[in-house]
Amino acid sequence: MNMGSYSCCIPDKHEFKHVSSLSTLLKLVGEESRLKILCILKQGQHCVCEIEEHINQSQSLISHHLKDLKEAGMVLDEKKGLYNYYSLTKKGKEITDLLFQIK
Amino acid sequence: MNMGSYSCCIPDKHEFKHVSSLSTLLKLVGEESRLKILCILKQGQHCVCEIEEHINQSQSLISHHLKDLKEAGMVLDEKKGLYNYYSLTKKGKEITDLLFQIK
DNA sequence: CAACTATATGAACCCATGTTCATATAATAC
DNA sequence: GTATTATATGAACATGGGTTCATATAGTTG
Repeated sequence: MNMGSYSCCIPDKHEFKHVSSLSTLLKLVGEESRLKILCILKQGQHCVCEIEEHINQSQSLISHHLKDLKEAGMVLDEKKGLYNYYSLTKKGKEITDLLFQIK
Repeated sequence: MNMGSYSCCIPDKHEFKHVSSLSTLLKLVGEESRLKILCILKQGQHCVCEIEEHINQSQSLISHHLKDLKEAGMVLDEKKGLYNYYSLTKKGKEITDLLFQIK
């Protein structure tokens, strides 16, 4: 196929780098269990067992997901005695605010 | 564990229904090949072989992804002779505009 | 100290889905 | 008609990652 130049209006390869990291982020937040966790943390700080009750899934699973979200800089934790309280970071808030605008 | 009522500030189960459909959408657009396609279509209408050249993947794969995006109402197609031109729908534009705000 | 609770984590399992392959369809050119 | 090009699609494959299981760690209570 040869229909002349249109590369002027198509992203260059280097712009796809942003696409790659955006894809990584969207895969993280797109998973349903993690999205539910974000939805809960949007309401404020909560410990693991509170989240566990409300999305009705195992403690282990939630800990795994929280770890992933933490490593991505979306949430942070604060240990108080036995409990570990998680909340959204600034980045986490910005992104979830954007996502939940989608209708 | 019993630390009293906090359900007032946690989403009810029915609110997770939105989470479910949002998750479906984010999984769709979060996949890197599809995200690249959306990135290209943001620039305007393009046929399959144009997209194929620019993201350097097989025709078959791109057709599959375009079908998925079409079924989700993100893109529409217009056949002209041999070529099939795809573009973003209104919904597709709104969503990609939001997504590419994420930094 | 032992018993219990909350949380973390590595390994294994299993399934969804992205990708490839082969082929079909449809439009064009000759 | 045949040949070629652009696109679509079903089936098979293969890999990633969500989930579970078992266990470890750490704090609390008595």
